[in-house]
Amino acid sequence: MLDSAPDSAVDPEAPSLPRIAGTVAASLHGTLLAQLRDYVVEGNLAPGARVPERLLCERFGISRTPLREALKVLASEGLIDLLPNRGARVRQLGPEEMVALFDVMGGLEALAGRLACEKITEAAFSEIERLHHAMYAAYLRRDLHGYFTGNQAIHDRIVEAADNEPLATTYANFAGRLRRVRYAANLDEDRDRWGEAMREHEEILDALRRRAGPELSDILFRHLRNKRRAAAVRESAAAEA
Amino acid sequence: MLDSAPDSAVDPEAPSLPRIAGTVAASLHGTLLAQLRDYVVEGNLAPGARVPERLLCERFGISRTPLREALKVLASEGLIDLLPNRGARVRQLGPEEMVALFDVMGGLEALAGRLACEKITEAAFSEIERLHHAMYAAYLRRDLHGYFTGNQAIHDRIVEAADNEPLATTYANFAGRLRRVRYAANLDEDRDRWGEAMREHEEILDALRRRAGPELSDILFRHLRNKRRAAAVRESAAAEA
DNA sequence: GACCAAAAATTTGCATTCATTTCTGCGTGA
DNA sequence: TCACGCAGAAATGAATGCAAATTTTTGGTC
Repeated sequence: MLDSAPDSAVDPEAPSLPRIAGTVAASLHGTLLAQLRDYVVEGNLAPGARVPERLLCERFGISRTPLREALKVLASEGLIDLLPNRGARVRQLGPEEMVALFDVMGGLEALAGRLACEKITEAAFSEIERLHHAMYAAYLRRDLHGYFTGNQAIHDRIVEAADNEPLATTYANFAGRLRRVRYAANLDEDRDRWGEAMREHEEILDALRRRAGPELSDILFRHLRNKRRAAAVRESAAAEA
Repeated sequence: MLDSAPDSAVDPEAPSLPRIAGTVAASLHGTLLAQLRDYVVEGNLAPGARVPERLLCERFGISRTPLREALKVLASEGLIDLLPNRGARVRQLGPEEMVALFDVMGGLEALAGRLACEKITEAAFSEIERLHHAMYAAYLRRDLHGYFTGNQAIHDRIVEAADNEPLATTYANFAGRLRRVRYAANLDEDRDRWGEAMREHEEILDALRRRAGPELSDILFRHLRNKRRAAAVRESAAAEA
């Protein structure tokens, strides 16, 4: 092990820093990281494919050093795998991994719902209520895109209302990992699930209105579980095709 | 934005890889990362202090390139802050950040409890039961260290029983961030809290025995909330000292 | 024609080097 | 005495160079 003596060589000053937002302040490196992350999340690279350093360097107009730094971060975020001496590969989600990630998403949403009940303002609730009604209207007219957009917005607002920065960051991370599996499509072919989801959203709004944290927490987790079930069905169906 | 055409230049092969464990396979870089993380988590650097690249390079016997890569990852994990052109600093937790992190820990434990109820084996439950009784014995004899060790072990076993890799990783991450604040001491000066915590653990074991997922989930979240309250009291008391 | 071995070419990992920015120390002037 | 400003020094951010490993290509054999 390393010697465990505290490093008194470093200055123990800096009592209160400017507290730059987030983990990495708005910098050049941060920009590249965001770009590369989007590049991967948006599916520009095939799952399981090699991530070619040289090509990406040319594409982003930088040298290998900052790119490799960004790759290490993306690996720690779970977006890519790093194989020793064999480069990076886009992480491929097997069924088990997808199930696990969905469950974590459910847990995070459950937490967000509970915290939101404690902290949400009346104005923020009204906004969610408005989104809910708009989503319901989309549901009635079988407007899948409108429904999905509203659904996404509602969940995001709940996380936002939780007012917890680490939670929001972690939530975004897992959402990004699952972005690649388009789990929100084909509801129009699954009327039962769509109606069920809509009913669950009624419960969500109701619990949020009553600021019933634990209850909302439970509803949200089950909501994600059901969403996962629907996605899993589609997934296996797609695999057979 | 970048051109959005999928990169068909990369090979779309690699249907199923050997699935190296975790985000980063056991490599030299992974080793350094773990070492550096421990170095920070164990408090060898004062909170808010600069992280001196040069010194750490000498200490670990490497050049700046791999060290800087590791620093970027640590920043993404929330252990340090990266200030553009001004180096890395050990992240300092203010009261609000600590509260936020505790809540996320609570949410993760709540999730772990729920999943554990679904998946735990009888053997794993028996082990937790054993740990619980050992912890209770420690409580009776006012053995703080024994109590704390057992407590930690129980929570870890629950996360383990949840059998969810991303959850375990995220849990470890947040636990590491909070490691620096020693929130588990001084229970002997707070008999009420200690007894309360012990009662909560009785509930936890009971719910787990009945495989009552949602119930256990709720108990665990409240358990963490109460732990946070106790820690917060100590924190402010220490701040006044 | 398929299979295997060896060498060339590419790629990765890390060290080193260079440009730019920030920090430090000291002097000047109000 | 204090504020301001200006070199010099140190540190950061990024590019390049080099050794080791891997992948691909080539040549040979069965």
